[in-house]
Amino acid sequence: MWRFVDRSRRRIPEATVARLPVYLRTLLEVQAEQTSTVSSERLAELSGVNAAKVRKDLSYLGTFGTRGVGYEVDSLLVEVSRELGLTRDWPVVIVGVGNLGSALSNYGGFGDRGFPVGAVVDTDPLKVGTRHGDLIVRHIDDLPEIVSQFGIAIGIIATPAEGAQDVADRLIAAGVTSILNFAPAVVTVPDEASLRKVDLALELQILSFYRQREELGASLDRDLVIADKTTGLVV
Amino acid sequence: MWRFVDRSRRRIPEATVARLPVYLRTLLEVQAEQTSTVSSERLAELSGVNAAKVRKDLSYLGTFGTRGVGYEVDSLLVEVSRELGLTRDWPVVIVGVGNLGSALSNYGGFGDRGFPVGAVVDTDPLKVGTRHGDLIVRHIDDLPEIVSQFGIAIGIIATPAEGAQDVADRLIAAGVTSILNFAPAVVTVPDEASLRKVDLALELQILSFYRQREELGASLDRDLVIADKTTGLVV
DNA sequence: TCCTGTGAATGTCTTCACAGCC
DNA sequence: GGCTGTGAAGACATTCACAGGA
Repeated sequence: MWRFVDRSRRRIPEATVARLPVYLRTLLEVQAEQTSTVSSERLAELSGVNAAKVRKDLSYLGTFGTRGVGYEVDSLLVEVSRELGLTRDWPVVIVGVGNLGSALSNYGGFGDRGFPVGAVVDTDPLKVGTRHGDLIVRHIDDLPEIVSQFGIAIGIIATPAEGAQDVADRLIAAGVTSILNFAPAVVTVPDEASLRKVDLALELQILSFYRQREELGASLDRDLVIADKTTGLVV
Repeated sequence: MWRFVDRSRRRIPEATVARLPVYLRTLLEVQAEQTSTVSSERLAELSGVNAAKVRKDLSYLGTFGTRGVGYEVDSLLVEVSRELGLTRDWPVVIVGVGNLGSALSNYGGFGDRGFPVGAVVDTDPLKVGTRHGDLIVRHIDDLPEIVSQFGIAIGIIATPAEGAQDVADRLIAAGVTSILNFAPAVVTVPDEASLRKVDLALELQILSFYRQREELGASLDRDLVIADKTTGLVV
């Protein structure tokens, strides 16, 4: 008999969860090289993080390493996959067949990774009924029935900003509790649901910020100055 | 005469920088409603964050609000835009004309927001020379000349994972110090450069993690258990 | 000797709570 | 009275540094 913490239910920090998929990818690469064991150091290097972080992250999942040796690649892969819930498929529905929606539905990378595109929907009557890869575009009003028919677990919003919140509400109403939002709009969901966002323009704007700083760098190399109170001009 | 901190050079937390584009979008919406002044409370609500955070974030940029009143929409917009470096255009080059690269180059949302697509490049000789919207696909070897010709400031990597690091190296070599990486691969750049990544499968995997937790919730509702030492089975 | 697992220290971000100004 | 700006407290995340098992 023994008293221990059930690791499978330990709270895992968000930051750690966000890195698990990276470790997973790295482990697959390492596995492809026929390496049977891997150190936190190497895992870290290939994942672009530092070794202490890798060890701490993995320790949240359980105790899988061997001191003096490292981690057994195959079994760590299984553990990380299980923790991420990747032992089964999670069908997705793509909402919005515009430029981005089309690209996503044709992308193919989703199905391979356990996220088959179960359905594609839109509001536009002209688009409904058209073929899209293997799928026929269906009307968004059919969501509830589509969700149960295909076991949809995740909804991807690829509509213009205006429709995004409405789409999210419909997804939630249809029982979809995980949403990935590509629309450049703030979308809110109930606490029980999960929402992640990908905003392309936002990423570019962040880059723009740092890019501009570079240019400013040379000209404004001071933090503290003596300046006129009202004009702000340097004396 | 007066001693003061030059706000324009203050270090702004990364987390704050990442929210500025959201505030910017919100401010544009508020402006469209002809509202001339806005409180941190309202700005927060529309941006999906809390009011204290908005105030602290904005305070890093300077002192723009009026106590008892709020922020003047127009002038705050100018300040945020300026801070983000959006007072000028930043031409981008898209590398890789696959599914995603095509979608991005046709997207149009970039140009509107100050990130015109200056060029599209690929390695595939079959793609080079083909028309893509307004642009002719060029060979990646021409990057240095394309960069100076179009004043490219940002490179977007939309290639398969294998080529990503090489593309990043070529971008850096051509003088592009800001990179947005869509390839599902770890890419490293020199310290002076900025790199951001968007990984679609990764986002889905994170959602999968939380989704799975939902299902586990009911069955494993305990944190501490008495269990057999070796098997881990509950006694 | 090597490399994991983890407390403790440090650093960063968020939130609170209220003084200060309109 | 209302709302900003900001120290201080608290929560969270990263990194250090080393004990301890292989």
